[in-house]
Amino acid sequence: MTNRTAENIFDKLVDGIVAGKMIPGEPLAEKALAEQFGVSRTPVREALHRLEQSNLAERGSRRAFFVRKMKAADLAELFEAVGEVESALAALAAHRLTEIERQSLTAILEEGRTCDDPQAYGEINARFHATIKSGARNSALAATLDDLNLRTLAWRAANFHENTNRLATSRVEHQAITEAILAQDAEATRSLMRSHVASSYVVVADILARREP
Amino acid sequence: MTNRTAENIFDKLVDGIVAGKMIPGEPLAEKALAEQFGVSRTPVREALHRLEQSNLAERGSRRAFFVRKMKAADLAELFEAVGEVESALAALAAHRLTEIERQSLTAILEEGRTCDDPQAYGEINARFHATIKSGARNSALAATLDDLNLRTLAWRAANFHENTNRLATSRVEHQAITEAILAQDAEATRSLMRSHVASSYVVVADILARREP
DNA sequence: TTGAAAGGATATGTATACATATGCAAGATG
DNA sequence: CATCTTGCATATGTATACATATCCTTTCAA
Repeated sequence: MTNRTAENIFDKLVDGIVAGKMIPGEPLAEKALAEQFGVSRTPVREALHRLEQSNLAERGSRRAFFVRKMKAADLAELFEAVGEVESALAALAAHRLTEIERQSLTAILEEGRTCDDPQAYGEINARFHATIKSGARNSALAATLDDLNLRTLAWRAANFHENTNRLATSRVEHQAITEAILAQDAEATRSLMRSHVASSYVVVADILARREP
Repeated sequence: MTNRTAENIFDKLVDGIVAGKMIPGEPLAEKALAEQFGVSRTPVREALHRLEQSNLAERGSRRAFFVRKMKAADLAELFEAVGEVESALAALAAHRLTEIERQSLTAILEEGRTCDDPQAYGEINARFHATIKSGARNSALAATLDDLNLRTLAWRAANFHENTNRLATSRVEHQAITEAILAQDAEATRSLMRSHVASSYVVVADILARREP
C-alpha cells in the first residue's frame, strides 16, 4: 500500500516526457490518464502535482495540466543554473574527495578514454558527474542539482547521440576537470566545470536551432 | 474552486512551522489536521505532500508525516548550499544589474545604515537580497534559492532578534557586497556574498548550540 | 515471568460520488 | 449581422467510503 500506484505513474510520466514520447504542450488530463493506466484519478492527481513541482508540467486555463513548453531562453537559463550549481559542487569536491574517490575518478576518466560507443560513454559520463556530486559532501546542494537536471535530462541525452564530435571534446574537458580536482584547485575546478556544462549546452542549442527556425 | 482550500492549508502549515509554532518532530496526521481546519482529508493530504517536497516535513514509520527535524549538520549543509547559490546569483547580478537597479541597491543600503529596529532592518535586508536575486536574470536559479531558503527562514528570522550585534556586521557586509557589484567585480561579489551567508549561519549555529548541548 | 504470535486499532492509500468553476457554443436581441 | 447572454459540457476540487499495511496490545504457551 506504500504509494506504489502514484509513484509508478509519476515515474512513467517522467520517463515519457524525458524520452520525448510526450511532446511539450500535450494535455495531461486526470481522467484520460487514469483510464490509460487503469487506476482512479486520485494517484494520477498526485503524480501530476509532483510533475508540476518538478517543473515538467504546468497549468493553463481551467487549471488543466500539460507538458511544459521550453523556450530556447528558458533552456539557456536552466543550463546556466546547472552550471553554477554543479561547478559549486565540483569546487567543494576538490577539497573533500577521499583518496579512494580520487583514484576512482581517475579510473572513470581512463574508461572514458577507450570508449567510443555513445550510449556506453553516456553511462560513464553519468558516473563521472555522480562521483563529483557525492564527493562534495553536501546533500542539499546535490538534491538541488538533481532537481534542475531532471529538466535538462531530455536534452542532455541528445548530447552524445546527435553529435559524435561532442564525445571527444567531453573527454578533454573531463580530463582537465580531473586534473584540477587532483590538484585540489577549487577555483580552477569551478571554472572548468562551468565551462564544461556550457559547452554541453552549445550542442543542445545547436540541435534546437536546427529544429525550429 | 481554484484550489483555495489545499493552498490555504499549505500556507498555514508553512507559517506554523516557520514561525516555530509547530516544533520539529510534531506529528502531522491527516485526520487530525482535517478536523482542525474543518475540511476533508483530501486537501490536507495535498498540502502535506507539498510540505514533504519542500523538505519541511518528512515521513516516518507507518508513512506518517511529521515536522522535519534538523540536526546541526543538516543546517550547516543547507546554509552552505544557500551560500553557493546566492553567491552565484550575486556574481551574475554584478554584470547584469541595470543602472536603475544599481541605484536602487545603493538606496536600500543607505536605508539600512540609518535603521536600528531589528524588524524593520529584517525587511530592508530582504529587499537587498531580493534586488540581487532578480537582478541576476535567471529565474531557474532564483527559484532554486527560494526553495532552499524556505528551510532556513525559520532560523534566519532569529538573526536580528536574538543577536543585535549581527545588525552591525550585516550592514558592513552589505556595504562591501554593494561596492563589489557597483565595480562589476563578479568574483569579489561571489566571495563576499558567500562569506555573508556563512556569517549569518554562525549566529544561527551559536543560538542552536546554546539550546541543545 | 517472558517471549512470540495473532488480532484489533488506526493510520494512510485508493476509488468514487458530488460540487463547482470555466470555456464554448448556440440562440436571441439590438 | 454582430454581439452579448445564457446554458450546457467537461474539467478539476472536495468529500467520503472502502482497502490495506503497520504498530501495539493482549493472550497463550514455554
